[in-house]
Amino acid sequence: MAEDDTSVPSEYFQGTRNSTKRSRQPEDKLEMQTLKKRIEANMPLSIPLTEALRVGSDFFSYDSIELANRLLGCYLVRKFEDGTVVRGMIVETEAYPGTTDVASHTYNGKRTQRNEAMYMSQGTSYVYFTYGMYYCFNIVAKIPGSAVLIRAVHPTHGEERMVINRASKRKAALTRPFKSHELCSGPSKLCIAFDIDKLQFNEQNLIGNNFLWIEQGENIPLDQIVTSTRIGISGAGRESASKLLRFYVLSNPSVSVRDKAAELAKAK
DNA sequence: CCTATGATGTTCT
DNA sequence: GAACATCATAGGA
Repeated sequence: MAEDDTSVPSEYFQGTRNSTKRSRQPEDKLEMQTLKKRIEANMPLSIPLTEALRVGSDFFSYDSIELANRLLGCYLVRKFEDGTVVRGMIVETEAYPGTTDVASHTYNGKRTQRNEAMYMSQGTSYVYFTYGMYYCFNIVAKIPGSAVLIRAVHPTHGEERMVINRASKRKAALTRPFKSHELCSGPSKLCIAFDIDKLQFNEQNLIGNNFLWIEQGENIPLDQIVTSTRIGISGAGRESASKLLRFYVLSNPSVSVRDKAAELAKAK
């Protein structure tokens, strides 16, 4: 076992984002940099280290809006059956507060076979099928019926595998190869790259999951988070569509849809 | 970079 | 039968 591994207490990173403030302590940051280097250097992460980085149940114990913000900068990690690991930083999310929101699948407390996951415990994965061929991946928040849609991830590890997964569904992949920022720049694109589907992951809790989980990540400063309207919900009506419930990391190339006006207003 | 259009089939009413 | 928390492609700037 490497010396680094034993020097990192497994509980050290648990709940660092769960304090009332978003900012980390300086010594916390230092350890994170060490871990980040290991990840970037493509070094195999030992099991204890991976466990140390994983978020626990408390991480998801917030309403969908706060959770959507807190997830930015965190890592989505997927381990395949063959042991390959892919990892990416979450850079775009949407909040679906639930029963009071027309755009939410649980509006008015609606309960169907499809949306059952949204009433399960915080940290549960809600994967649904849409437009005849795509999946969307959500994480259930604290309040029953609320969830966060993961809209974009920026690849940091295992890009080769992501390309293979994405190419299986794109005919022109050979003539027009993927750029890094095209691999996971949309809710269904990331599901294809990470091989997240309903059969494997709907209603599965991400806490303690061996194949899909969230790890602590970068602390995104508030002035780097753009707040905008959600995508693809015009059918829900103006009132719901105008709500500012989409959040993304300013200037990240993997963001699916940029809101120039919101970015300009923020720059002032 | 941008906009327009067709694909596709589960899920719900 | 209608709706759909989308994407790949073609073509223009």
